[in-house]
Amino acid sequence: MTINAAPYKDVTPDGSDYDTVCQVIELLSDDYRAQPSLDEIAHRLHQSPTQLQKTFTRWAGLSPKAFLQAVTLDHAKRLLGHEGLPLLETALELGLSGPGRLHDLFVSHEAMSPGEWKARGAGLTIRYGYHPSPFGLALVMVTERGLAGLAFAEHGGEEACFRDMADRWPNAIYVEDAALTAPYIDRVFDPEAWTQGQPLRVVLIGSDFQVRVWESLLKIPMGKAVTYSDIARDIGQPSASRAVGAAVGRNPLSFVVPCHRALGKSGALTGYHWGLTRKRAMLGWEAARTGAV
DNA sequence: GGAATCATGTGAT
DNA sequence: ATCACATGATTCC
Repeated sequence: MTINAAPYKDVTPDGSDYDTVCQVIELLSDDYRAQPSLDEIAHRLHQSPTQLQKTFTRWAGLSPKAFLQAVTLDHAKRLLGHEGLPLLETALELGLSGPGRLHDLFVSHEAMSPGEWKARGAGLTIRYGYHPSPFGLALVMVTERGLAGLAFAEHGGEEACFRDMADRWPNAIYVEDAALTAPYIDRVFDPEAWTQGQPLRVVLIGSDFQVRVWESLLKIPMGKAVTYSDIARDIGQPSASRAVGAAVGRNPLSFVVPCHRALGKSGALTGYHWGLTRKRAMLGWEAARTGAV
């Protein structure tokens, strides 16, 4: 299990920027009532305020103050908007198996057939690799039909992360191939590359219901968010918001399928498979890139 | 404003 | 069958 440390824009080679961001978010969430000042946070992380300032600008593209603002409940509520759900109304342009302008990242997606889903990955070869990303070490999984999995590992948690993913398709054959997966990471986390050239090929491996939920998520634009019940309505099962939550939680393509843009009706970030801190970080990162701060 | 409680669909065991 | 959920609405304090 090797770790490919390919350099990446906005990320220090060892990913330490995200570590800092992570700790700040956690400090803030712990005692959000206390609203610790920037100086205080810097002190508690044994850094100088200027150092912290620098890290944020490099990682998020915005000042600590703006970043902290982007991570509050208030901001999350604003993302939801009050305009009903024109966000999700736009039908998929081409349905399954075709390219379409979904998400701000230009992706084309197809889904596994029900038979393939029941086979739990049998006959499938999945190549994988670990790469640094703006949200910590990422595990990338690729099949012949396209990108199939994107997950995040804690420090030293590569094995657990791999198990989490591999258990979803236990009958597949897994081959490590970081050279193959590296270009995917660059493409996915570089907004400059999103709309250029060929769409990113993605394959959704899940039950029919799960795939419908994930397709719905793909329609949420950058810098916006919807509630679990919005999604339920969108897929034609308005009373299934809880089932939607479960399906969102099983999304194998973190970030690409923007499950971090699903919030509770109150605007609360109800949960995230890879940790609530990461969900906050993603929303903050996106806020910086849409000017929605 | 909480805390408790209920209806609810899906997927795993 | 039964159970655990990344929900949401209602009903009590």
